Amino acid sequence: MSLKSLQNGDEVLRKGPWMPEEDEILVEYVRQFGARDWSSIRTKGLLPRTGKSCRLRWVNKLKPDLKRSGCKFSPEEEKLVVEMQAKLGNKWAKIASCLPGRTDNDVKNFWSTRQKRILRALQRPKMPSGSTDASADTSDLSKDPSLTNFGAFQVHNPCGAAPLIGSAMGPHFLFAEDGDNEFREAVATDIRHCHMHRHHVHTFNSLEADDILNSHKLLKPLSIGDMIPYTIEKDHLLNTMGKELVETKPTTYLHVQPLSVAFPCANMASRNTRSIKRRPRSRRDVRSSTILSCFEQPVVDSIDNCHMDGTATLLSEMNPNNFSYSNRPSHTTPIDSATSLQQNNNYLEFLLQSDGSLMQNNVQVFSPELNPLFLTNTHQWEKLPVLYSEDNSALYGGCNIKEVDSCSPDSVITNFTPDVFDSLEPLNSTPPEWWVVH
DNA sequence: AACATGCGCAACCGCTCGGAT
DNA sequence: CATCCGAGCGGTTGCGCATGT
Repeated sequence: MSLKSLQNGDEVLRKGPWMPEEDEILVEYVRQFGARDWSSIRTKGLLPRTGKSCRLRWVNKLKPDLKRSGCKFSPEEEKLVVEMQAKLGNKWAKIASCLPGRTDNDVKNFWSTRQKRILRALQRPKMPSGSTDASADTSDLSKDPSLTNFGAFQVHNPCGAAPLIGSAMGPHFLFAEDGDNEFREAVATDIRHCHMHRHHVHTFNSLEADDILNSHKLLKPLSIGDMIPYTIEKDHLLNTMGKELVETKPTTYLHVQPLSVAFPCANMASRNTRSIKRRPRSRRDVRSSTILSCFEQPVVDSIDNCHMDGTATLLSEMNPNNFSYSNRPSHTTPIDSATSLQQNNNYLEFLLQSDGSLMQNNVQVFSPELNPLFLTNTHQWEKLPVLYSEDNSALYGGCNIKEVDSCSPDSVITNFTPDVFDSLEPLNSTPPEWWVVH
């Protein structure tokens, strides 16, 4: 056992791993004097350790009721950590206070390990089978217990390690299934970094999603295309998002969209990309999802002026006569599909021009249907084909709704872990082109 | 079997905060 | 009010074990 020590005047302070005898002395000290005045342990000559070291040893290892070392975090604990981290940030002590038997160090180490595991999975990509590289490697993610709940995805990058989207600036997504409008999942990141005034497109983490959905369910089920007056959720948001954040954007609408994905994409013409794909787990997985975005009133107005954003393209193809706007502001009207391309462009421009913050953060939030290029019906987990052919036209218009549903664009992120974007490194200054494939 | 690499965890370090003086 | 000092927090490091080659 390595044991460091340092000379401090006449006394030698021990560092490094604790020996059982030291633990016994420390436990006896706490029994007699309580868990305080740690420095006096050294001044009394009981242990040649700093008070700081003694306190740490007690808090992290010797305190009663701690879960034994090596005791894995349960799925419930993991879920709680993920949710609280999304809300509080790295307030490990605060988070640990909600997890009996866990210390801040436990939570911190758990989170760090988890982040590294996800990052490794993203940065150690292999080419899909059917291409020139090996088959997809899901080992890292498949080890993640949370993925039994949330599924898996992977990023492929023929060019090597893949810088992805910004870490703390990652988007929040809300998803609702078409049928029951039940939110299934969120890609949760730190709400503090998703300030609407900067981003215009606002998304929410899973806890907030629940609140919003629960609130809205009181009125009616959600449908794609709904615009939910923000005031409906204001009280709920007040509770979940903090007073300051809510009060700075009083005239916001929640906009229910098909699932959007976030990706920097400077050059859509390039075919040399990485892609995100996921492993379908069941038929249920490939059902469409929806995403809630939140727009400030001016943004809503701009959308209204073009009557609809890019969402309309796909939706109007799906069922142009059955497009629900029931919760949109009364002055808005549905669009016809003939104008959808222009509206796509409007929406794209809106995204690109929304003060540039989206691109600043190397995160672009697109609806997949903004550009049919992103839609393909051929991508299966088991036999990933060439993601894009050299022939754009083969992909353009190559999907109808049925085909999309077989592996819908929505499904890409449906199974992301709640915090997956947290772990990703920001793009460097000259990112290679990449985008998300469904 | 030997070596390399990956991984998790315990402990340390530097900093901030707040109470005492 | 300023300073000191202990306690606590979050980030980082390094060790030892596990796994892969």
